[in-house]
Amino acid sequence: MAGPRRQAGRPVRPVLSRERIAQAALELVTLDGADTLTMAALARHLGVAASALYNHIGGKAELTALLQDAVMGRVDVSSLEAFLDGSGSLAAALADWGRSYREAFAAHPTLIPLIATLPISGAPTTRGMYDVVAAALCHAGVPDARVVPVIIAFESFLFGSAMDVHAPASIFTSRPGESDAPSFQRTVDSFTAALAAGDQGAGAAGQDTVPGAAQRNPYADAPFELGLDALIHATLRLVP
Amino acid sequence: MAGPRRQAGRPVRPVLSRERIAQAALELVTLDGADTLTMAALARHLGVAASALYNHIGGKAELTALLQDAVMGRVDVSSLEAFLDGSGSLAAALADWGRSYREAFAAHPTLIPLIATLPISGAPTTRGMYDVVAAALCHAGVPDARVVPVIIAFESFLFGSAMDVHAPASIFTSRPGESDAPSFQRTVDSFTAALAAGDQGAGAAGQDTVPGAAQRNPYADAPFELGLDALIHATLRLVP
DNA sequence: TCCATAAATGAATAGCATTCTTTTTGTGAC
DNA sequence: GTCACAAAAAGAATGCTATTCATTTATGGA
Repeated sequence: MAGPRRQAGRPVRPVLSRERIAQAALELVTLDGADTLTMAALARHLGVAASALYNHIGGKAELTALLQDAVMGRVDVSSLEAFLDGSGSLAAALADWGRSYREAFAAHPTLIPLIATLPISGAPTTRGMYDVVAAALCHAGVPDARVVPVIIAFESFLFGSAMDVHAPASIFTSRPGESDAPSFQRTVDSFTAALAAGDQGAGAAGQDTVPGAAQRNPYADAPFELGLDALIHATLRLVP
Repeated sequence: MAGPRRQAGRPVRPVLSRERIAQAALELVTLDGADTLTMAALARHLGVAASALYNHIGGKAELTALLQDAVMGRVDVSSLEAFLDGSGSLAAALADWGRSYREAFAAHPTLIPLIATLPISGAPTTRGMYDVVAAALCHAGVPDARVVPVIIAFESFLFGSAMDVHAPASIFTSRPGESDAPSFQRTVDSFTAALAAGDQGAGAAGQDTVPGAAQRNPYADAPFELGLDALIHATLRLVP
């Protein structure tokens, strides 16, 4: 991607922009994982000096906010908007939103640890999404002071479920030496085996695949639906 | 805390140990937050050179594993163990465990971002806790392959709920300039106001108020109970 | 045309985890 | 008892990180 060198000074045609930076960062994260997302690596991937990035973004916090917005922008809130316009139920709208939310983050699993504990500030698309959810909950009659806790509970469950879509073995890795926790290890193995049996084509002798190419876990869907349904019912019970 | 200087060489009485390091790290995190937990700061707090820490722990990953274990060790699993021995119901045991889990992490809110996405490997107490949960779920009849997803779903919700106990304003901080997302901002304000109004009466300082920790949020309890109940019911529905 | 400004480079800085070397001390074998 | 070795500290050094600064070049408006 990088031309061999560029001389100092403003180029004829701008090389960078916030959009190009966000896109390159998303590519880098999808390929190599979130821990290799460094300013130097990002600049290298863009064929640019690291200091040039600071002409467009304030720092790494703003970069992660860009990523947050890029992923959140793919969350579908149309059902919630439709509910605000008077058609459909809150339960169905929340279900659609939750599934879309999970899918958006399941597409970038390595990004979840980066985003899961991020503040909302400075991410306009994210704020917009939360605004729709908050408006829908208010419109349904959830008391104002309970709206934020409901959103946090949903978000926590959705993040966890998105992580569950890929690579459970990498979360519960155990070195062969430590063979305490037999029940837990057995269920992890059973879960992993079911996962391996589920996807026929890719034999995958390697235990853990690359983050970007991680296979999807079919056994994660049913528990997700149950948990989502459970949270929706709990939300409906908050309406006086 | 630090003596002025110490000469090089093995001291007469050992200064460090894994326990002392873990305790000092927990203190540091409780006082100043998790982002200031650096090897240099920890060594300074212990009155020691940073390199001396590496005689006892392998690195920072092992340090966070120590913290993880220290917090997880305060989670009460006695109800789950009782259920394994034949007394009590799974629902009640899960409820007790969930409340204890939330309380343990609510006591160290800044630790949640550090631990929430940590692998289990190398944290024996944590593995032990998960083993009890897994055994209880198996004993209740949850299919093996579903046990890990259930645990992840619970854990996600519990982490989110623990964060909800403290400082909602810090998560949803908005600078005065950005006044989009009116509904969301209104509910955040309402939530914050309810929180502020709620703890007027509780003048009992010194009970469990940690110096650096924010005040407890009374409005977080009811939504937590609802979500916990919802997940428990969803788990019970997994039993064939 | 001229000038402030935008947009790049490259060098420099400070903080971070980590490793290596050195110094001192305790301990177990003979 | 003493002698070799391990344990536990300091301190210097390394490489990576984000970030800043000075410099250079080009653009676009007055």
